[in-house]
Amino acid sequence: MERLMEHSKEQSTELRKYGELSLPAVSPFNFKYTVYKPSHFPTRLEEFDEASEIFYRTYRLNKEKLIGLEMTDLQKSDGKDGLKIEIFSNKPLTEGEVKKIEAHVTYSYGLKEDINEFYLSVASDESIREAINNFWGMRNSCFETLFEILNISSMLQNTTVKRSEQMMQAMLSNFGKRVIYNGKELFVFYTPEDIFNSSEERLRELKVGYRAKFLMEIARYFSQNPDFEEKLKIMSLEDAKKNLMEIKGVGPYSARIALFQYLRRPHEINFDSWKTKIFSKFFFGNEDEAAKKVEKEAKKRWGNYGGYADLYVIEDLFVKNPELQYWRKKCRII
DNA sequence: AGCCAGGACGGAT
DNA sequence: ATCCGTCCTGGC
Repeated sequence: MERLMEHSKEQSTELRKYGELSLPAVSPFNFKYTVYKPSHFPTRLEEFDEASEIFYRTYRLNKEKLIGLEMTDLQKSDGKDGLKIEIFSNKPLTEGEVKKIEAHVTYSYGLKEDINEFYLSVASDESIREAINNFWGMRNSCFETLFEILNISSMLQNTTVKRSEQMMQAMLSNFGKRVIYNGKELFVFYTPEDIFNSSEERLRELKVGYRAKFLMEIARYFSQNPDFEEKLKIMSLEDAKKNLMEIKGVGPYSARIALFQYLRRPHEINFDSWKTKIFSKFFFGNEDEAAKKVEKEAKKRWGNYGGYADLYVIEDLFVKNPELQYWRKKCRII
């Protein structure tokens, strides 16, 4: 406990502005709901300011360089679909590093993806027409790296969202880097080495439970296979899933989060316990249908775009029913 | 106080 | 292929 307090008082690193980017997106593009997902549990990695519609997000460029981004809608400044980005950093950036940030943002937010393919493929389904209208142009988004999203999935396993939030906060304040830019104080994600050079016992002190072992395994794996991320991106779906599940602590649930969120495979639906309830109600009018039946219905309706349909329905529900956030905090799993 | 839910694993079937 | 006990924590 004392150690935890000690760390929380560690000084923030101040980031300074080192550049700007204007990144166009394929139309239609919804800035707000691409960068900000109402259904995601909040972390100190990012912050969306509703009033100004400014999105703040940190990024771990490498072991030394800590990045803070400030994103706004390119429509506001240039009248075009896309993102305007101000880049803050703790150290000067090379041209190549700026390119790397650009590539990361472009990939993470699917700026070059054509969302119309999804709209066309589910055009005959009335049940999600309204969600599509409300979130017109929204992309799937995963700003996390593969290592980071597998850490988050591990913390979502076998517990309530409230506990996942606590675990994430404990991990970030102990292993992450605290930064401040434009008056925003956020954390930058820890690296595999930060965890690998620590110990399972130390992780257990942070109340991540039996996951301590898995988090160590994941950190070890990424520390020893730094090119895993790039290799995975070019694999077939089956190979990617198989390779992901070879990491101890990564099972079908975490693998599917990685496949849909990180690898952006649009058909990968991912129903955990609370989503199964929601979609049971959505399809059949009651919460209690069997998980297999619910998943089968989703596949039948949405085929290759199950993951995207899931995303639109869920975000629409969370905006219409903010109390869902509270219900889910009590409910088991994400 | 004791039991239960929630993924993943490993071993048994 | 499917089933079961175990891991850990907080909520009931």
